[in-house]
Amino acid sequence: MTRRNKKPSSEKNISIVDVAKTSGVSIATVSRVINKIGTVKESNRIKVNNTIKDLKFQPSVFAQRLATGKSNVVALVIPRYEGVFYSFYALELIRGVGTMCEALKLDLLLHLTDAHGPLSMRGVGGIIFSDIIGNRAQLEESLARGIPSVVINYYVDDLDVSCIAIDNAGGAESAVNYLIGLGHKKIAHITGDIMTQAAAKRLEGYRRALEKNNIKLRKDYIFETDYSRGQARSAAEKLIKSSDPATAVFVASDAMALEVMAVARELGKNIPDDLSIVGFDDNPSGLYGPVGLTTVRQPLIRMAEESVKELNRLILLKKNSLKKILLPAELVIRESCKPFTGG
Amino acid sequence: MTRRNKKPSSEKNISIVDVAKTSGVSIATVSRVINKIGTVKESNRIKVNNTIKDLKFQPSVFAQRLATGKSNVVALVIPRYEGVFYSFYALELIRGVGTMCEALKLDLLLHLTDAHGPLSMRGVGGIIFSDIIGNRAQLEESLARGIPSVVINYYVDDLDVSCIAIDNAGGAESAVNYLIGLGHKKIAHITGDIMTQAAAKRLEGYRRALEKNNIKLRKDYIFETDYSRGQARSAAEKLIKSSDPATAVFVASDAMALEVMAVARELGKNIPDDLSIVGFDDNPSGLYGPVGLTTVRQPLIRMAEESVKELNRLILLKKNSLKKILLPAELVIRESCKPFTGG
DNA sequence: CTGAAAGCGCTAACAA
DNA sequence: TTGTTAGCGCTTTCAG
Repeated sequence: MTRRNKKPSSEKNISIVDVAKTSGVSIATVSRVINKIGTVKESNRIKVNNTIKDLKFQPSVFAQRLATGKSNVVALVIPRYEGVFYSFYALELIRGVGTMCEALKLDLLLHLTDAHGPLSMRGVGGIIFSDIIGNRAQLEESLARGIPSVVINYYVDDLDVSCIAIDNAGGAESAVNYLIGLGHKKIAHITGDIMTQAAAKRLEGYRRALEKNNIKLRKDYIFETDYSRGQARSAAEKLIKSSDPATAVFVASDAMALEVMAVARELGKNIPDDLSIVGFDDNPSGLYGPVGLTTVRQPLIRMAEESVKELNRLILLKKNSLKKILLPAELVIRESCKPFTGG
Repeated sequence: MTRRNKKPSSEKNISIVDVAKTSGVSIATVSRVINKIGTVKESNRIKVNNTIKDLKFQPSVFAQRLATGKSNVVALVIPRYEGVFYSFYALELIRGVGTMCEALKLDLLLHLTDAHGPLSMRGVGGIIFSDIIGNRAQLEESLARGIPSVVINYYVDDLDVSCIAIDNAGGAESAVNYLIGLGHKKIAHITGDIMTQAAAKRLEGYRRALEKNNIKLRKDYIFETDYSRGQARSAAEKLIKSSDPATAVFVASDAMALEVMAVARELGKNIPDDLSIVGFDDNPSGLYGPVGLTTVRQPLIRMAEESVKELNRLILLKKNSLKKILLPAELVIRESCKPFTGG
């Protein structure tokens, strides 16, 4: 029955009680002021706000969350895979999500996962999954637990979950169509990591464009990579040194496309005269260099921001208003392609 | 005096009480099991662990933190400035910190800040500040609040705070010394964003090396940039087109160094015959391309990981054992430099 | 080795 | 408008 020893008052953290006492009101009133609940007399509000400032009081988030049962922590789950993580895409994503979280006063928890083991989602108000690679189980668990979740950059057909992705297939198709419109028939494709939906869909779009235009798909024109510059380089070398080289190539990322350009130049080829190149991303890097890179622009930042907004909505509304959004990707024409004039 | 309505038991969250009941022990015992406190009878431990699994019980972090007063949340503060954020460095940092946090079971809170307004540090157990640019006030506040903090990539002389940084000046100096050793006298420097300590120190190292070797500093050989490829490009153009061009250049980042290489090639120059180049970072991108980039390797991942460990130590020990660490940066010689043989 | 119970700091009924 | 008070779910004495 004995009381726990009270801490020496010297290092006691100031709590709502202290604020209440020195303001001469009840803790309830202080709480109301903190939560900006209107029903507080002006004079009291001011008084409380002042002592809050004086005492440098900051309410304990943990107590708040315990009491309300609400958490405003948003987790962002990103696969740790090198090819995926070290990309323009990942940075844009982090930046977009991070910025929107700051704006909405949400705390951003970052989870770099290798998809092994269950994700710790204790105390998390909502989760943004980016790029479901092998961690579908984690997604399903989060759903089963009833944690508001949204998937980004991966269109989920078969699960009741909000997702927001880019129309990768459509973007790829328009890129290849553009090349075809320019008269190219020998069009190669350097893919990204086919484990990612984005890369798979871009390949699909490439295929579709060829098919619709009755151009036969050539297996030797498709080069699979993991999005890395190294693999882009070897693909480019094969492509260019081929005995029957393609006259145009659609590359699954700008970073790789730039590498292809570099290789071409090293091998004495001229861009776009000898080889037309289209990338994907609209990475600002593509603007530099002597030849602006024609590419497919994907609204990454917008996607990231929308995902936070959507998640926030899910958290607040607590209802099952799932949305599946596909954002369009748009061809940006610069100087890296030329009409095919050859025989 | 009336009781608050209890939630309908249907959607009640399982708590430690439920586990205690179905296990037939007290909540104290359950708590002991959760916290791996040895004094629990084996049979009870097993029983509890089983019901935890059965019920899929996960203790509420908020309740835990409220009760213990401890938080295992670590915040990483990164400036939102474009040049800094979109860099090899930032990604490595996030990855290193993120990985170590996962390993130490710390929650990583990401703060992308523009240094305006006070940082929300409510409920945070410790803070890692990366690159103090304009947000010194935030650092000082965190220190004043007694929140364990460590600064990364910025050596703080004048504050009682742990920091861990790279010996940028030393790295730069050895890079330039190498160039001098190769016989170069006309050595240019393309700086990074001089607002960052790293860039300033690299410039300092460049200066020091020249001085020590009695080479006069030429202002027209120093090109200031914001780390962007765009500015690297224009610097490179000026550099190469100069009427009295340098024969070697030390560039403050690999990304920019690669851009310089590209420009040189476009302008018909040969690397390393016409221009020797040293970068900084040891960015894997430097390995591709026909000429491997000689560069200064900085142990970014290690720095990031160490910072988390140090912070964790500060949090646990709660004592003022601050450390200031300067990690060495090491020259990595590849093919982008050549002895100067000219007149 | 175990259980009872006092907090941790806050929110939200409810009563006034 | 305001104050009182019962929890939120857990940790941690203290007394068995």
